[in-house]
Amino acid sequence: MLNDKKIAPVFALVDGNSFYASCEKAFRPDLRDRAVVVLSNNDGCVVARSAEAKLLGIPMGAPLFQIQKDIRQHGIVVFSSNYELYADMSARMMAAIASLTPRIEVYSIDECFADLTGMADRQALGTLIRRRVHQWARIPTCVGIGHSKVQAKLANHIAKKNKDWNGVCNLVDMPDAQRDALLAEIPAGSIWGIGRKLSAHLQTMGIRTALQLRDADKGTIRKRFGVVVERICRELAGHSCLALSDVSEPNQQIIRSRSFGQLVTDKMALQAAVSTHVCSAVAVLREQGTLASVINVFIDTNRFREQDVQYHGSKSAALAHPSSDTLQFNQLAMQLLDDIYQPGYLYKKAGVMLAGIETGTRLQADLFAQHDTPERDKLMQTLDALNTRYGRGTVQLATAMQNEDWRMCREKLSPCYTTRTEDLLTI
DNA sequence: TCTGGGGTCCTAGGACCC
DNA sequence: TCTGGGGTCCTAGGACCC
Repeated sequence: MLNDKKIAPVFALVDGNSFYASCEKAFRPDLRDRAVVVLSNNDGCVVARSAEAKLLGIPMGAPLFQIQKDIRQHGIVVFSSNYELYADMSARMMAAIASLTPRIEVYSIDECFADLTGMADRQALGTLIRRRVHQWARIPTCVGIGHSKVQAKLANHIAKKNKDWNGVCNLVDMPDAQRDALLAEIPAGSIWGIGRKLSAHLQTMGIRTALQLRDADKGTIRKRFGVVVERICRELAGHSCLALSDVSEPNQQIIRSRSFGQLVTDKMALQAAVSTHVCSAVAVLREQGTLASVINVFIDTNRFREQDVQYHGSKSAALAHPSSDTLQFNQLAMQLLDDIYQPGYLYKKAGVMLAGIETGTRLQADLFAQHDTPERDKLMQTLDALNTRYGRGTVQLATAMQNEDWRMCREKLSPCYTTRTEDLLTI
């Protein structure tokens, strides 16, 4: 039953503009008006572009080698991705937003939903959030405000597209006619949750804009697209279906994988890569207080090299008992790698996936669990403590260190200004 | 020469159970 | 000849997100 007394929920979506590029600019005032791009791991593709770089027409996802000419011609400044820096900047940004709102849900590294339900003067609050994030983290943001998450996302999109909004678009305190006019301008494919496939499908039904989707017949939408799209329709109309969740649930799967800096044939290099990924994935298990029972190991050739014979090896196995012990998982992973490794291929990527994840820090007492002894637990705790205190990778497995051929190349890496004393900015 | 990484949710279909 | 009706769990695959 709809309760008239109940206050309608209000969400804000705060999103960092060109987040990675803005993080790089934050410590380089000399780059303020320069075009900056940030590359994916291995300096492969463009994953972030400053406003200036967007204006130059650098597309998202472009491989570096395809835009070398533009880089030289326009003097675009290029950075390798520095996730250590971005993660820390993200934490600062979220802290600033949390200091002004009762509850936030961190949705990704560069955006969060905030609960504005019942708060007065939302427009001014949006402006205040932008100002504080800039003050604390030097990150420019846009704020979208709506009665649902989808509306807040959409408002954010509008604020980003048009400077006239001064970074804050508030769909809640706005005349219906104005809101409808805005929705009529937005292509359905720009709505959160409507991707390429769905937007093509919607188009065949004559639904091209956010307004048309909002007003589409719910029954028809439900029948043809399922509950997901029906929910988006309702959210567009301002009926909140997706709640704010400010407690983070543990992951259901943990994946660690990397492309190699060069092609690899040597099994030792694959072992080193897989071992490194096992360490990092299992450390996440312990960090979030969970155990896993299943591990998958996979290795891939380079699918872009059509002249090479392609191979994808993948195999899973389960431990007898759920665990968060690095050594156990590593042993099993090495066996799986033995099974899938085929000599003669040119490998480009390796990874591991943990699944069957459940809550519980310590194992239940089990007569047959030989490995998860209190001593082994202590060892893992010590490992985590050392790596936290002295930096990731301070203590590694020997299998992870036997070969370096697979390491990423990150030629344009910036300093970790905020997390390493040796990288502190000097003026 | 050179092309990222890590997630979530939903659905359909099969196995199995009572 | 005639052969129910639910339910759960698991998995693979699709679609989407940043």
